[in-house]
Amino acid sequence: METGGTSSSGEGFLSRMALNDNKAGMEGLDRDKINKIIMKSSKGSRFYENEMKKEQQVNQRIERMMLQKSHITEQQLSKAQTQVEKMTFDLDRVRDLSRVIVHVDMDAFYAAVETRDCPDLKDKPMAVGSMSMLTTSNYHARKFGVRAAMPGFIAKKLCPNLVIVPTNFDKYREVSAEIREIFADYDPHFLPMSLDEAYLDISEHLEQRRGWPEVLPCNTFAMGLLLVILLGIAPNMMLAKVCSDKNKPNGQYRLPSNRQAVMVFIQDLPVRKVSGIGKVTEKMLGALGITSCVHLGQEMALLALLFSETSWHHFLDISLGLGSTHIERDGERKSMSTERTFGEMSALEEQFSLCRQLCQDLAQDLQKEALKGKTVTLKLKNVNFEVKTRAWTLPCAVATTDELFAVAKDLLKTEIDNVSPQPLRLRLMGNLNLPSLTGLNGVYRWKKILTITFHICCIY
DNA sequence: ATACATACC
DNA sequence: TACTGGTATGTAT
Repeated sequence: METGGTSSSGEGFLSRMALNDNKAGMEGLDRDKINKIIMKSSKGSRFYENEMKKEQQVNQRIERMMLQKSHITEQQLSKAQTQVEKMTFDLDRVRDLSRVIVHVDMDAFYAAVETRDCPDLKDKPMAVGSMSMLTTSNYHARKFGVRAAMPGFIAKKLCPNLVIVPTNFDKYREVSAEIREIFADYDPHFLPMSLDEAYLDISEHLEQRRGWPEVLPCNTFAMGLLLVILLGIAPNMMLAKVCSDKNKPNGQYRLPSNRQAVMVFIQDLPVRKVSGIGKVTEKMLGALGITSCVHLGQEMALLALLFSETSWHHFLDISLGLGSTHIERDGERKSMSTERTFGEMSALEEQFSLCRQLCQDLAQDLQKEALKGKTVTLKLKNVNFEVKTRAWTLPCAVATTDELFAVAKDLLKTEIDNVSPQPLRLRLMGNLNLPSLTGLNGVYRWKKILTITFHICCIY
């Protein structure tokens, strides 16, 4: 069932372009056939060329790492080993198995909501998004290799009958608010990660019902049409997240709160399944022969010598099945940004006017939360998909359109001057402001629109 | 602090 | 024809 990612061997195509079948609903697909279509649609494009460049950079990074590895002595390794063992011992000693953390994930959320509103879609391959980009796909579509973060025009080649529905964020927000009310019944301090995902700590909830059969929201929420909720239940957030993905497309999975069960669960878990390990880290670890979490534990001394402290500590936690045991809503936000993609833009007036518009949009967003920021970052992406960021930090925090534009236009001007007399051939501009100062969290107030009923069932 | 990369949804 | 947008954080300088 596991592929451990997309780079099973040295095929002649880019691992970063190939189908990412890491997510559920993509098992047993004809990956070769799908990848051929993806490659055919992409090859030669500017996007593809840029991806190729990025992949070369990753390869170089791996080469540097392997060179570094070749210089490691037995002595260094055994010293690191001692350090790792001590740390492992300490971590294990304070392991907290007392909490019951739930990761909730609404399966193919946007697609499910759209299907509720248009039941005809139920039996058709469909995706939400546009010809440029898809955000979700239903299970029929996944069978063709169609998935989130894939451009619609490629998805159409994989599945000519694919129905693409435009996104309706307001609608998803409404449904999300409904679901969140239920989450709050189980944990008033639940942590929303996005419209369709959240972490809950149900330890208290269970404690209050001691002696009762253990109950949790089951996987089926009836809302005009079925909305499937996936639950992962485990002693910490990292494991809960992995668990919620375990029984897709319909189910819940509970990992018991004992060390033995956790360690068995971790053994064969591909590193890519862990949140925070993406395709680059997967590839780097793969170069060291590490594909599953056991390997991670076995090679920890080596990892301690090759990676930064934060990285290998993270790896160590993963290899021991450790994760955060108390969920906390994020404090104040750390940044706010806005960016836009468009057809090639080379005219100066247009570029400056867009820059001003972005500053205005950002100023508006900042105002909504009564925030100001000190660092203004200009982000540019040219028609070859190359990204540049240029930042300037001010002595005082700013928030208005004019204040932002005063900085952003200089940053933009500098970049234009740098390439002149050639024009900047842009496809994206963005404007990022890193706030400090005043933070006010908005209060959610949503009307109840749907009736939600849900099953109660035992989780054992 | 700045630039760029990675990751998540 | 067509490959997102918002936020956080890691890596490197």
